[in-house]
Amino acid sequence: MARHLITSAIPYINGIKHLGNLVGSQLPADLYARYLRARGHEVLFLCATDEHGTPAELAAAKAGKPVDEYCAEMWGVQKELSDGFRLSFDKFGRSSSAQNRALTQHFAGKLAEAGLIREVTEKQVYSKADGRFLPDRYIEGTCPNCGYDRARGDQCENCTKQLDPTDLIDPRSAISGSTDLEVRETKHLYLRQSAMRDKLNAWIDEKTDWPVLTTSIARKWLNDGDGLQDRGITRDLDWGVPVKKGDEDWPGMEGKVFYVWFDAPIEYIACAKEWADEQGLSDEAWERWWRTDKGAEDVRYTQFMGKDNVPFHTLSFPATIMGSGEPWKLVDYIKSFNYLNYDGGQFSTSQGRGVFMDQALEILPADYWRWWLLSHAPENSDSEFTWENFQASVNKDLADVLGNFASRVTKFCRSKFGETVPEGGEVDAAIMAKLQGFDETLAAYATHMEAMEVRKAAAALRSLWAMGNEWLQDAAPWAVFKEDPAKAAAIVRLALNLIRAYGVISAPFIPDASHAMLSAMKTEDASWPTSLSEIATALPADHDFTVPENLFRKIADEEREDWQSRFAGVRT
RNA sequence: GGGCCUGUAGCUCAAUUGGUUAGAGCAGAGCGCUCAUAACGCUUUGGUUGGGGGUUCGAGUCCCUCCGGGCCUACCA
Repeated sequence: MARHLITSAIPYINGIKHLGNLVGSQLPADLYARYLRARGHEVLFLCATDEHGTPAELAAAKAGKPVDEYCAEMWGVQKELSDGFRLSFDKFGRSSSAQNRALTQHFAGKLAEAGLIREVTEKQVYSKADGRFLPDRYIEGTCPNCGYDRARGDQCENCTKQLDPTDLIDPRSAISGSTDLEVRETKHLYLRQSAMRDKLNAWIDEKTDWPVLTTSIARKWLNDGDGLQDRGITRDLDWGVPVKKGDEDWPGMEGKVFYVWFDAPIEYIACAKEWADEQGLSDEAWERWWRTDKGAEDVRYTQFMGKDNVPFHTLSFPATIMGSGEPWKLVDYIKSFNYLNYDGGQFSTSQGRGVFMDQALEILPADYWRWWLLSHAPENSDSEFTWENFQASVNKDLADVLGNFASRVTKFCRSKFGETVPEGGEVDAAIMAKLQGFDETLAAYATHMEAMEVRKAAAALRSLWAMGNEWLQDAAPWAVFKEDPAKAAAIVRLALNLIRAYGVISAPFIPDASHAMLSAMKTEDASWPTSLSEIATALPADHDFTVPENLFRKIADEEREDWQSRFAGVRT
């Protein structure tokens, strides 16, 4: 029994996430959370929407809604979809919550007290027509280097030259197209990350067991060029956490908000408070997860995220926590993922390319997607979704191997013994031969799950399912029955117990089908098995069961072709 | 430009960190079974590990080089 705090990178509010986003953070985090709970650990699994920033404002404007209203609606949509995918968050919060506002301001105050905030007056491009300062990316113009006429203020996409917005020829607002731009002075707060470079470096050096992807990105930022740079943590926007020093006003920073990347990770903490508040619990309830002086010393904290999020989680957020001088829990392990590509290109939210969470659930239930995505998680390199591969994996693994096992066993039993676990006989060593490696694979499965080796865990689980078929084929109760019904009964008894065991161990991957298996076996016993001998006796003779509906249906070629063409273009 | 990752069977991926004959699943071929969702099982074909060079008793693994793919490069989040 241990205590595990798990967070998934928080999805941005401006639209529905695609399957690449899902498999890069929320889904593997859910897999891990479900597994640890099933093994009896105490788990707090948190996620939220990341709501602040320019893109949210623009998306709201496009939808013709006030930004707070837009975010509230989109939170509802994302919450519904995460429920649809069976993501088992203990709390799905919002970075715009009152809790996060207070905590973000608190951290800023502490950092200021520690001398880790400096004020910088800088020049930024202001668009009079848009009535806002424009982030570099939202300024377009002609590249001075190559002449490309849609270069952005941070970089020319055509010749990849890094630019300053003032380098652009004929600059215009990418939002409105207005050329009525001017450079204005504005004051911002910078987090002095450079002052914490040594501390962060030493901390990263300790993390020898982290994925290479995680540490190499962190090291790159720490050591590249002049080393870790200070980062601006405020913006000239309306939508965000107002800049304050704790409870107090921050002279000179009126009307400004914190940068999303400052308040978003703090939401991991605030979300725990949202969780406690919602249930009427005291602060102690969430502080025991987050404050090492209040019980979080023995918590193991694991974060899940796509590789694009790594710098903020390995450097900026730890800098915030360390710099506060307060005993907040630092992350113990960061599991990062590469990208999932879609049929030869990238999934893209902005371009509407690929399959999005809502569309996926319209087509097929969550388990189908969960199984494919997790068993193909982009752990070592980018991986690719194709409809053919999806169809083949789902049909073979879920319908043929697992679903059909449950079907053939329960239906055979019903026809020969009725819908009751049959009694009599004994399964001898010869009959057990085909289950030789079962315990070993079961242990390997657990080891992979604990190590968050997602694809290896999926392969081990599939292998356990396959062993059921191999064994059953060898034991052949349909043949044995003719000569020795008692022996056939014993075989079927073990087979039915295997279904229950599959229901338990498969639950982190395919929770709905697992639930269906357990309820068909009419058992509440979800205790995690560690050996075949435990499995064999869970359901005793005379225990009733029902033949379940087919656990999975197969994807027909015509359907696949239909989806293939339907999702070939971009989402409108 | 710089940095990091990556290239293994038709496809998706392994390979105990330098150790025997590079392994699985899918797809393909053959056989078997008839409980089951035309499902299951057994056997089997298939690789100059992107190309070239080097180190080593030994290289998929380390070094160099070339070719291809991807990501990051700090104001998208």
